[in-house]
Amino acid sequence: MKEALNFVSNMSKYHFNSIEAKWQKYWAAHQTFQAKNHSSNPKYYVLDMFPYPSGAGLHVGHPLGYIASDIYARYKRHKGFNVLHPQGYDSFGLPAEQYAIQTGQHPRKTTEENIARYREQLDKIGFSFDWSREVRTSDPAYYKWTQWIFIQLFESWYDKTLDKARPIDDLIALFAAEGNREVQAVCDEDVVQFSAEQWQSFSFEEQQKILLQYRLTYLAETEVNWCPQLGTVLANDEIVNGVSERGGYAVVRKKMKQWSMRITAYAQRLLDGLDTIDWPQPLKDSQTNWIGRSKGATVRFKINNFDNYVEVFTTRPDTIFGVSFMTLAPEHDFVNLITTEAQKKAVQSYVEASAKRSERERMADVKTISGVFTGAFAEHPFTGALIPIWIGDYVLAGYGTGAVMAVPCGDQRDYDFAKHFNLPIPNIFEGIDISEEAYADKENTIIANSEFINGLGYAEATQKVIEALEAKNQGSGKINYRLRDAVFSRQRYWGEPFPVYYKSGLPQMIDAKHLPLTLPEVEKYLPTEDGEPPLGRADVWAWDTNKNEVVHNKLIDNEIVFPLELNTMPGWAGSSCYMFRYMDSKNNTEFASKEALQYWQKVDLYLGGSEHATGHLLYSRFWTKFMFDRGFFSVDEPVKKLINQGMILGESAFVHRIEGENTLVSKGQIEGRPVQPIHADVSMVNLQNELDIEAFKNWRPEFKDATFITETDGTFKVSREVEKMSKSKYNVVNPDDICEQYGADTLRMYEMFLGPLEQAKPWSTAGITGVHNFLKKLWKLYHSGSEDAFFVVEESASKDALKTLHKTIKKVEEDIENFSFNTSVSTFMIAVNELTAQKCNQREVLEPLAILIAPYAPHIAEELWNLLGHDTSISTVAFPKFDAKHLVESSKEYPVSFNGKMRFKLELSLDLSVSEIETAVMAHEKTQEQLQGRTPKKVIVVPGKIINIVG
RNA sequence: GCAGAAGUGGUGGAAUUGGUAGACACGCUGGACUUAAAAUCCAGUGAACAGUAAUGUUCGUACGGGUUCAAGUCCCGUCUUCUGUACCA
Repeated sequence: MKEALNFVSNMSKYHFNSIEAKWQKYWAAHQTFQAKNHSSNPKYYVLDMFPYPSGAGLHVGHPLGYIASDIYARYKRHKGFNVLHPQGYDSFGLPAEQYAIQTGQHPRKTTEENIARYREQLDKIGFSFDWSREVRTSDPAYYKWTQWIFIQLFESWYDKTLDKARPIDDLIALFAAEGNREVQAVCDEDVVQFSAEQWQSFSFEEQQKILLQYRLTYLAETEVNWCPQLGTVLANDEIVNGVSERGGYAVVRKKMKQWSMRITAYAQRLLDGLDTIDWPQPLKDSQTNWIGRSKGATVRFKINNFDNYVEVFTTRPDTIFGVSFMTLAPEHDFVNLITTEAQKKAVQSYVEASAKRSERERMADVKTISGVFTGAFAEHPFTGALIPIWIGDYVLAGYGTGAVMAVPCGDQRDYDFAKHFNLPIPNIFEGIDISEEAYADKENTIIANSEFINGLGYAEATQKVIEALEAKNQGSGKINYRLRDAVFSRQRYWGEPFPVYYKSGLPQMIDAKHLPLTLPEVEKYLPTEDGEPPLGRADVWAWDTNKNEVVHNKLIDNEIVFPLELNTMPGWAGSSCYMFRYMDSKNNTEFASKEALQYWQKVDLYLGGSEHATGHLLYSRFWTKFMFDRGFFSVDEPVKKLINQGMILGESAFVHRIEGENTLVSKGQIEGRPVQPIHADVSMVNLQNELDIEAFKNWRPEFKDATFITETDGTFKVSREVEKMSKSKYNVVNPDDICEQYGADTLRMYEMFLGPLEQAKPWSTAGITGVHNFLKKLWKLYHSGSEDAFFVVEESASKDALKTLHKTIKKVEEDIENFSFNTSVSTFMIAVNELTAQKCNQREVLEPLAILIAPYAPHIAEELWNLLGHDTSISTVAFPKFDAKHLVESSKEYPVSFNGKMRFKLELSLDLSVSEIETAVMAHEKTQEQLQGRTPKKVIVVPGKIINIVG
């Protein structure tokens, strides 16, 4: 009998599980969130950085950004926008390949399984994604277009005069008409000059070789970051602290023939574009630093007794008379040439020693000063003085020219080097003491002991020196960038194949109409025995130019069959333009239709982590600018506004083991014993930090027979520490479990409630009941307490209820527009508490309230909307309109503080103009007293707070 | 070293553009309901002092100064933490 009663009373309880399943099914069946490429409504494009589907599945940290963007997308729909909110998968990548190497399973299979799992988890959270536009970078129908973009880059060059990329045919026409002397293009540094006649006389192969030096993607022998453990090269942004970002393996420098992207052509535009986009300042700063623009000059120093010149880059041409020696990087081309017989031995051993040092050692040890004199001298361009040429590993081969003119009085590194080797430190600064350290401030300097620039400041001196150098043909003003061309080849299997075959060793593009060039099947995913990439294992991997298809390797003797490229593209290839592909993702004849690109323009709001600052987000801007130049896109930036959501961290739990014993001791009983902390799975620890000992014993067999020293009350306490959420730290919390226990709406609101979106914060379930209780209270508000049934009446609402509603509308709208989702959760809580206290049950208030809450807690909102008698989704209903009159009508006394401690109350209504309020304030007896006859300059009225007097 | 962000109760965090600091939530304390527990509901909760009480007074936003009728908020200096970056000539 009792059970039956419970069942009845449960009927109207907030049954989140069935409600959520019901509406998720409804949205999928009705394709509620499918975006149309045509609409009379304004468009809005909200995008999340698409995930890499890892085998570990989603943890509660992943959805944070998705929830925020989903709230915004849903809000924008309520506001009448045609919203594009797609999702997809960045499904090429190293983990799937490494798993394949270990298990022999095809990466496609594991990737598909992982995607299925991700999808299942994402669906449970109730996102309003338009899945009809889903993309997967590893899908041939998608990477066909990644290959297509590659071909476009190959078929383009960068015209410095027009400052844009142009078709390579234009360049060929220019060469045929006038040779390359007048052509202003971004190209390799070692291009040879030729006339139109010479161009015509070159063989096809010679012409192709030259063109390769101009193409925006090109094949070159480059010094790359080779990671032997991973068997592949890495881009600069994939290396962290001298080791690989993934795995933390050593990285060495190695020369290899590699595809590169001429991103340096876009360095200046990538900098300038930052001013036009609404991105977080720290992110812009890191792109600015990464591009590393510095203004200065190149100076050519003649080498004494040689016909060669050493070229250096300096940001301080004004200090040229302070040069007392030069330093070359140990890898510099001239080292062997200029070293004298007497110094040969010392130089050779130094070069060898520094080549052996890994990048990491070199970085770890910045303090030690080392170097060797080459025995050679350079001539000062103005004084003709002989300057000793040294080599030293503080000079980097990869930056500038790999050589510096050392000015010890003006640069601390040069200063330290000079001190260490007892080299002269001439002072060229008026009235500056350089006996202790170099003087690097260029703003407040007057140059001395410097012939024709004596008495000048930095700017003038620099200009004069550059002019003088140009007159002597020994230098010129130059802007140098730290940004390097991006290496685009990876020796991996699980990536996009290049649409490239080789004819006489020269790369040829496969005609775009024959794409995609799909990945071949291989037996193993490791590099071949003779060091070729995994694709070298494929039997069927050559291109037949007659049949235009992939054929068997053995046919290669035939002159119409050519070997295909064995490298694959890096991870960022597929993610650089994916945001544009969503606009028309099923299009099989073009990347996306002109109409779709024109309609959606660019991403209005992009959410993702800040770790992509110098990778994905930079490459994406680069490719977008390129596509814009070539007329494929109508915008030259991919993303208007970007928000970096903070990471959700895990609260790891540690049990303590007494060193050398299989004894585990509770936190409070350690008492100075030597202990070792061991990660325990957080699922075995409760909110009081008490460990479930039995579960722990079963979890780790080695602790099955361990001794447990508990607290005096018999509990076993663990210690907690905040760390990144990761499987290996056993601190992962699965969103499925939260959905199961509290519901997706609770998860969504709680993740927002945790704190500001951009901030990193530890996950803790401690406060989740507060949010869950709120949803229960919300549910109750629409149900009568006594009969436990849906209960909303048509009578008009009280003034107080309307005031609560409109206060809430205003606040929530402001919060969403400012991305302060955490505070609007509080706003809802206040509203529901107030309406409950007011016993509000009128449709006039409860219907708009459901709409307000729908972006945050869509499932319960849909259910309430349905109970209110509507048979369509709440998702497109107009957002309630704020009406100030409801606040005005119930205006009361508001406190005013003035003149220190004095406080009094003043009755005001909101629709008064500033001057009316001024009058009211002046008329108020006490105010006049306090103002002492002065007129207030400004009286500010803000809803809720009301008054602000500036006297 | 450089650049950026931030320091507010026991905890997460509010505080609009300088105007009642600590919203909201967790936790805690007490109470109601219950045989009991859970759930739910109600009340209290920055600190100190005074008062039977309502209440009042003082202090209080990392630290030290400053501007202002008024400072968590603005300015100067110090300390701490976090994030990024690092021999970039």
